Parts: sequence; structure tokens; C-alpha cells
Amino acid sequence: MTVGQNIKRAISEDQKAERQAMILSAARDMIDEAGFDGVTMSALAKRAGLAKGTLYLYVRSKEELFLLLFIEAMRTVVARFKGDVALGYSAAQIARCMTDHAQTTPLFLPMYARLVAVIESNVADEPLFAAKRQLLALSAEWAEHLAHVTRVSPDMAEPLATALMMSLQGAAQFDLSSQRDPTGLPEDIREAFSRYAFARSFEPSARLILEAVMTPPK
Amino acid sequence: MTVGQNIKRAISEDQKAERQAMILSAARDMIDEAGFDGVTMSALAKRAGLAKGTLYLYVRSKEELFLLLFIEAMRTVVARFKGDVALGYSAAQIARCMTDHAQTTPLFLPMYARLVAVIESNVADEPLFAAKRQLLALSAEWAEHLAHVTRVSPDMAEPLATALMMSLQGAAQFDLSSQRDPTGLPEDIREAFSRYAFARSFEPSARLILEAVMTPPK
Amino acid sequence: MTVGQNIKRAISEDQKAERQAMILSAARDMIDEAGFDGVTMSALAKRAGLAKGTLYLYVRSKEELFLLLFIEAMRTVVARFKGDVALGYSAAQIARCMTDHAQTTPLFLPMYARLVAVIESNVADEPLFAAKRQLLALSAEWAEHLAHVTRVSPDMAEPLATALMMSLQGAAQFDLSSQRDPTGLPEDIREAFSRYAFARSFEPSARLILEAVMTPPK
Amino acid sequence: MTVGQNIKRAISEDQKAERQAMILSAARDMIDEAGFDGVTMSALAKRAGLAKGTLYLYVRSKEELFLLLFIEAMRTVVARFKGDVALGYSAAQIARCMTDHAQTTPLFLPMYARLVAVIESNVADEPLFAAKRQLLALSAEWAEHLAHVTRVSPDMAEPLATALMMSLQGAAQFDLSSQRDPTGLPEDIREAFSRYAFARSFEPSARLILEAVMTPPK
DNA sequence: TATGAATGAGAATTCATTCAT
DNA sequence: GATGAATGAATTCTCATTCAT
Repeated sequence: MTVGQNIKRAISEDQKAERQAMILSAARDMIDEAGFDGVTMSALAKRAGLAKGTLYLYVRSKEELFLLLFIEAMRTVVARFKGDVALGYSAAQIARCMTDHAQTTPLFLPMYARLVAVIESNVADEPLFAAKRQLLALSAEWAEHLAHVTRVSPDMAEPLATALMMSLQGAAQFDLSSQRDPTGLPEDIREAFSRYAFARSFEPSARLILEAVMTPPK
Repeated sequence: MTVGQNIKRAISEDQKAERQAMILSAARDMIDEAGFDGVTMSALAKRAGLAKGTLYLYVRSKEELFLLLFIEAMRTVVARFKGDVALGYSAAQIARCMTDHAQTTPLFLPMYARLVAVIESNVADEPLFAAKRQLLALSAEWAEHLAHVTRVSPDMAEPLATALMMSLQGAAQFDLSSQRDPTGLPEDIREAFSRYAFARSFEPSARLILEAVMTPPK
Repeated sequence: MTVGQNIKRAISEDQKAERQAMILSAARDMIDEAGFDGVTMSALAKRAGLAKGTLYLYVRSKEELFLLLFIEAMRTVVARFKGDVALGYSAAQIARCMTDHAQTTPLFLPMYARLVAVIESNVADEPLFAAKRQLLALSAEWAEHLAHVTRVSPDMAEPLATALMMSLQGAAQFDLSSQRDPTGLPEDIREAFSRYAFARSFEPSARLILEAVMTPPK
Repeated sequence: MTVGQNIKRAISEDQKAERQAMILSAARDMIDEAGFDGVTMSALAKRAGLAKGTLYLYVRSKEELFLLLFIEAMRTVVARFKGDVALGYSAAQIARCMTDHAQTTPLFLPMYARLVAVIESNVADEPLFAAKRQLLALSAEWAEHLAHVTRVSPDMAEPLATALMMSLQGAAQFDLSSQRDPTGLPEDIREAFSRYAFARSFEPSARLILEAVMTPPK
């Protein structure tokens, strides 16, 4: 009675991971096309060529899916940071790189903006903890490289990392808020919207922060 | 179709404002008791002693209600900042005040954390624009006082204000994320949760930023 | 405390009638602009320059308003029929006139289509009976003239009138159903929609019926 | 989120069709008991022993449900017409049959009366088009049989069919309007209500029309 | 493993009408 | 007479998740 082509059963761990990657990829496409709210598990299943139930074999919940997606984006950002930013870079250069990474890594910004208030708020403990662990590890990795390239004093490493991440998070919010076709915006607030676009708001702040710790007042 | 007890009619503008204030107050109470998701227009109406339809005479939608609530909180924060922070304050003192204001103004932090991804995302244009205008005005007012007390150079005023607001926004997110009864948290991530509590993450960052602009490298 | 310009109080019966006519006229405009569902009592009041409560001084309910509107349209149709159709007219000519009257009298068709299932179904007894009386009188007047110009035998007068009115009613429905921008209609049913436009469906039927009784089989 | 008793799953197409039939049947019962406005999707689900969501698996919307119901009634009427009316029948006999079919097929008349102004007006395009297609096919089938039994000349077939359907539609309206307990009606309009009962108004008109085309004036 | 039928919670909002001023 | 603040009923439909096959 089964309709449609049953996809071959994924048995090995590899196949399982592969299948999950497929799902994440389909999800990314859906987000691009229909936005976050346009992603429904039914549609995603269809798009991935799976049955709804099968989807849940690879992803415990919709929120977990998003979490997975964000972790990937975060992983990319961290990797790029480690790859691009080297010892000797100026505050301005580091700020530039961070801005660039955040902006050009697909989904990073919009997902970061939704991470806490939308995604984490609706996820079960189990997946949340799992995600937290990974995210924490990635943050640590990033912070470590940051401390390295900025040659910041040990006691300033954490405050610096925190300040930058916090700004990044805030900027992601601002950016989300500023994403709007200026057409249709009332004259008097149009500029305010664009003022908070990511690059415009994050880069100077990051630079400010970095300079503060990289050139300690003598 | 009408039954029930008509409450005293709010005829003058003053009475109307008072009634709206009443509604906002009832909403605040509900949030305290049942959390954001616990706020229902029906329940709110009942609590405010109004008919549902009456509620909508004073608030165009649930999201607008939240926006109104946030604006009030923001107004308070700005007022306190202007009242508490005076010329001559050190970076540390200013950071301390900001932290305190944000933390002790009821609803400010949790609403700010939800402002963009949850509230603004679901509000109609009309109320959104109205809110933006007020929020922008308040921000400007706050930024102006900030520039004044920090004696920052004119060209650094905006970057400073932006950096601080962005950090505040990010910290609000972190804080929301860290709000969790440590009991029940796995050992290995418990500390990470508490690490991002508002005061612990925001104050040092704010101070860092403020110091950076208040003691220009000679 | 009253806001806005209080319209002068309408005292005499004449003034009252005049005010009611004003309201009906405003309603007609609203229907033209926003369709039937676009008419709300609030908006109508505003448009008529009246307060909501005042509206109800001249019209007992929304449905009564529509009934009043239809009666006017019907009155026009009957008057035009009596004015335009004279003894000696052929079945084809009469059918033509009827079609023309129904079609060119504003609101007649769409209101007739909604008369029973939408309007009468939701009106209180009192206004319904009042309307019925007027409508019945108008029908009788129309039927009488019809009998006169068709020189139909006394026993066929009622069946003829009924048949024509029924067809008119049915055609009004068909017409309502066919009112749709052909753009956006699927190819295969586009023609079906247009086929039931009023003139195309009513006139031949009316003619058929009229001819049947006007040229009795010898 | 799932609780409650899963009913037997309808897996095969047959089972699905059966389940839909069950739903329609439950809807018919509800209409009988509580009238059209008494039909609630929630109540219907309960009555059918289904969860609300399940209902929507079989019916896209409430209006579509009504459309489905009408199509069934129409299908019955057409079938009965084809079964009962044979070549050689007189105009009077055909009119009699039509009247009878329309009157004794459950829900046919009241649904036909509401079809355009109430049901079609509130249905989404997709289901509307689907319904139109079926209705059009049924009409054509009926018209063909009509042409056959009346031996009407090819060019008169369509006008005849249209005239009869239009009258039927009009009569359905009249009938709806006349459905009212005479008790409680004012003396002076009581008769008028009953005068427009279906059989009394439709049959003579149908006969008139049929005779007109079946016995062409020599 | 895969499937997809079944589940059901859940709340916002409109607008005709009334009646206190 | 005129006003407009207050009323409140009333119901749809979506979609994440589960679990019988």
C-alpha cells in the first residue's frame, strides 16, 4: 500500500549521516525560498524525498533541525576565522574578517538572530544540551584563536571574546530588524532601518572593542 | 448582543490613557505570572475587567501590546539613565548604571530579547512604524545624554551608542538563554549557562567599550 | 465632550427621510467601492458623517439597510418597466427591456442575488415583514402591467409573472457566479463562467417564456 | 502531542473514499438537526468520531464540504432524471419529475439556494474550480438527456436547458424564502409566503417552458 | 526501517448592536 | 437627538509529532 519510491534503507552510520546532511541541505533550500516560517516538516519531507515519519528518524524535532543548521553555520564561521585571521592582524582587519564571515556564511546571521528567542525557547532539553555542548566547544575554539591573534593578556581573553560575541548577537538582531524592502517604508524611518544593517553596525563596534584591548593604554 | 456590566466609560483623552495604562499593567502582571506565552487576549481582557472587544479599542493587536510594553520599559530605562548618570562618571560607573537599569527595570531585558525575532516579526506595518518612531526617539535621547556624559568626540558618539546598544541587545539574548534553573542542567554545561547571565556578561563589555572611547589613546 | 460636528438634529419627518436617503446613498457608494462585504456599519457611519449610534436611529439593522436598498432598486425597475414597455410590444422586445432594466439599474442584480440567502436570512421579523409588504406590492404592480402589455389570459397572468421572476432570480444568481475576472480562471472553465452572464442567460429564457404565452398554440 | 484513540487508518483509496463519505453523511445529519449555520467543524469532527485535523485531511475547508455535499445532491438529481424521464414524456410529466427530484433529493434545494451567494462566495479558488468542473459535467449530462427526451431541435437545446436551470435556481430561492412556519406570520403576507413554495412555483414554470419548445408553434 | 494517516491544542479578532452620557 | 465607548459571541485551520501498518 505504500506509495512512492521507498528510499533504500539507510543502515550504516555513514549512510545515516549522509541522509541527515541531505535533509539539512533541503532545509537550507527551503529557508532560502520561503523563509523560516515557510519551513514545515511536511514540505521538508517532500522536498527531501522522504516520508514525514522518516524525517523524524534523522532529526528529533524541527527546532533541533534548526539547531543543527546553526551549528554547521557556526562551524563554518569558526573555521574561516581560524583560516583567515592570523597573528599580526590589526583590530580593523580582524573586525573586517569577522564581519565578512558572519555576513557571507549562509544562514549564519538570521539563525543567530533567532537562536535564543525562537529556537532555543522551543527545543527539548536533550537536543538543547547536545547543541549547547557543540556550540560551547566552537566558541572556545574561536575564542582561543582570537586570544592568540590578538595577543591579548590572559585575563582579558574572556571579556574580549564575550564582548565580541555579544555584539555579534546584537548585530544579528539589528540586521534582522533592518531587513526590509525600503520601498514601502515611511520616509522618516527609512534611514533608521538601513542604519542598522549588519556591516554598518557591527564592524565599527568590533573594531572599537578590539582596539581597546589590542592597544592597551600605556 | 450586549450584556454584562458596562464599566465606566472612558470619554476624555485622559481617561482613555488611564485605561490603556491599566491594560498594560494587567499585561505585565500576566507576564510575571504566566510568562510571555501565557498571555492571552481573552485572559488579559478578563483580568483587566474588560470585554475582549474593548481591549482591542486600546490595543490594535497582541504584538502591539508587547511593543507598547517595551516602549514603556525603554522609556523608563532612558529616564533613569538621564537621571542617574551625570557628567564626570567613569566608564565603570556608567557601565554599572546601565547594567543596573537594564536589570531592574521590569520586563526590559526579556522584552528586548524578544523584540526583533519574536515581536517585530509578527506585527503589522502600521503599529511597527509607530513603535519604531518612538523607539528611535528614545534611543536618540539616550545617545545624546551618553555623548554628553562621556564627553566623547562628536564623530565617536554614534559608534559608541551603537556599540553599547548592540551589546545590550546581545546581552539580553545571552541572559534569556541563561535563565534556567541550574538544577536539572548537566554538570558539564551548568557553568556555561550561568556565565552568560546579564550582569556578568554585559557590564565588563560595556566598560570595555566605554573606556575605549573615554580614555583616548594619547 | 462630544467630538466632531454634531449634525443638526433631524426633527421633521421630511428631514428624517432625507437623512435616511443620505445614508442609503452612502451605502451605495460603499458597495461600489468595497463590495458588499466591505460595508461595515462603522465605516458607513463615518462616510455618512454620522456617529454609529445615530445611524441606528434611521436604520434598524444592517440587513434592513440592504432591504431598503433593494426595495429602491426594485422600485426603479418596476417604474422603468411601466414607463418603457407598452402594449403592442413583442415578446422579444419585452425580454430586451427587462434585461436592460435589470442590468442597468444599479445594485439590482447583485442585491437580488443575495436577497434570500444572505439578507432575508439574517433580518429580524419586523423589518422583514415590512419589506415583504413593499416588495409584494411592487411585484403586483409589475405583474399587472405585464399582464396588460402581454394581453395574456387572466389565468395565465400569475404563472407568467412567476416564471419570469423566478428566471430573473435565477439569472441574478448565475450572474453573480459569473462575475469574475476571466484572467486567472483555468482555461477549461473560463467559457462556462462567461456563459452565465446575465444578459446571455436571461434574455433568451425570458423571451422563450413570453413567446409561449403571447402566441398561444392555436 | 498525540493522545486519544487513533481510529482505524484509511490506507487504501477505497477506505479513504469511504471515510469521506462518512464525513459527508455526518454533515448531512448535522444540517438536518441544526441547520446550515449549526454546522461547526469541531462539532462535525466529534460527530464523525474524528479529530479535527483528520477532518481536514478529507475536506479542505468548510465551504468545500458544502460544495461536496451539493455535488452529491446534484449527482443524485441528474441520475434520477436520467433514470426516470424517458423519451415520449410530455412537458407536464417532465416538469413533474423535475419538481419531484428537486424536492425529494435531500439537501438539494436548500443547498442550491445557497450555492452562489453563500457557498461559492466564500470558497478558495482551488476547490471552487474543482467543484465547477464537476458541476458543469453534471449539467451537461443532464442537458443532454433533456435534449434527448424532449427531441428539441439542436439550436434550442441550450436555451431550454439554461431556462430550466435558471428557473430551478430561482425557485430554490423562492422556496427558501417561503420556508417559514406560517404561524407567526402576519395575516396579510401569509399567503404570499406559501405561494412561493417550490412545487407551486417551479412546476408550472417548467411546464410552460417545456411546452414552449416541445410544441413549436406551427 | 519507512510510511503517511491521525492527532488536537490553541487563540486572535471582527463588527453589529446597545446604551450611558 | 446625537454620540461613540463597550460588548462578546463565535469558529476556523495549521502543523509538529506520533505510531499503526
